Amino acid sequence: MKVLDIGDVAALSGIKPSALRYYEEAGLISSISRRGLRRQFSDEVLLQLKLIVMGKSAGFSLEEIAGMFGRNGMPELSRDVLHAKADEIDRKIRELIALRNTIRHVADCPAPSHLECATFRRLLDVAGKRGGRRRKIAKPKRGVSPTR
Amino acid sequence: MKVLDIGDVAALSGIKPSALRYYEEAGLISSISRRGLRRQFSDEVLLQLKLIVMGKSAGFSLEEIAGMFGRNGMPELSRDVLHAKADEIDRKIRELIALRNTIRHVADCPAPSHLECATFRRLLDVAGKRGGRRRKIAKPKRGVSPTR
DNA sequence: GCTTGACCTCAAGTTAACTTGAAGAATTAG
DNA sequence: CTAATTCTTCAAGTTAACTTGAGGTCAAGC
Repeated sequence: MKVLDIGDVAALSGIKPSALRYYEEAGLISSISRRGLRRQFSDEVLLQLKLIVMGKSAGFSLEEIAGMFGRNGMPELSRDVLHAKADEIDRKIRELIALRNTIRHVADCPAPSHLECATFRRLLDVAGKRGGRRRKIAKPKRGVSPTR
Repeated sequence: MKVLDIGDVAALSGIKPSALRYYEEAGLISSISRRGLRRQFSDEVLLQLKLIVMGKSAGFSLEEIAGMFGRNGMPELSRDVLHAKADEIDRKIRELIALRNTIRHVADCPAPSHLECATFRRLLDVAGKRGGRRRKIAKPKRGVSPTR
């Protein structure tokens, strides 16, 4: 378990020191100690940062990300909450797939007005199951109804 | 092709009038005309808004979204650019899958420190193909050598 | 021992994406 | 016709996620 200065972490992760301090302040990562004033990070932080970067790119806020993985690496959250988060990500994945399909369709379909193209509309509908109706008797997810 | 007041669009899309005006200002949507001062929207805008919402939830900025679909519905972009966008989304999907798998793993793995768990590390590596490099013989080029 | 450079804190500035509020215009309801 | 709604513009405010800058600390190299 190597010990890293903030500059090392920045170099290895591609994230600026100012952002790293901000993440620490926000409770997403933590330095293991100080040498003088300087934060000392464990190299484990690099894995955590990878997760953070992924989450951000996926459109999650820092607060949401902090909710998935606690400050010290992994969560104090219950199995249920984590699986709910995973379900939320699954929903996002389905949306992204629809978006990608739509874009590919638009790229290749020669029709003049896509908004009237049947294929196009169907593509959009795929992701349109926002209301939670899952057209199967899904396992009754009790309790946590995340996001709104 | 129905004509809608901004309030109707807001009610049907769940997006506030202020945000709709902002989107118009940003070139993401456009009203078809005015009646007096009031914007008149075609109901096609609802489809466009669906795409916008999807894109946002996927972590794209309004500018990026505007780059995918032009103001009037669909793009003035070339096939190539659109497929490049689709590829970008594919990358995001792969990241999200890795993130979801990681979270599910964390939820179920009883190990004390996930950061040292082999399964965990492997999960993270799956999404590690950032550079657009297509899985050739991984040359150990300088730069971000993740995990140590 | 002194300077250098990487770090520190704290306050203020920045950008995106909106929202809110004031003040006014036009449509609709009675 | 009057009043109430629903819209309009424009300016300013808000939040998240950082960055920047000023002024200070501290261990290391010369």
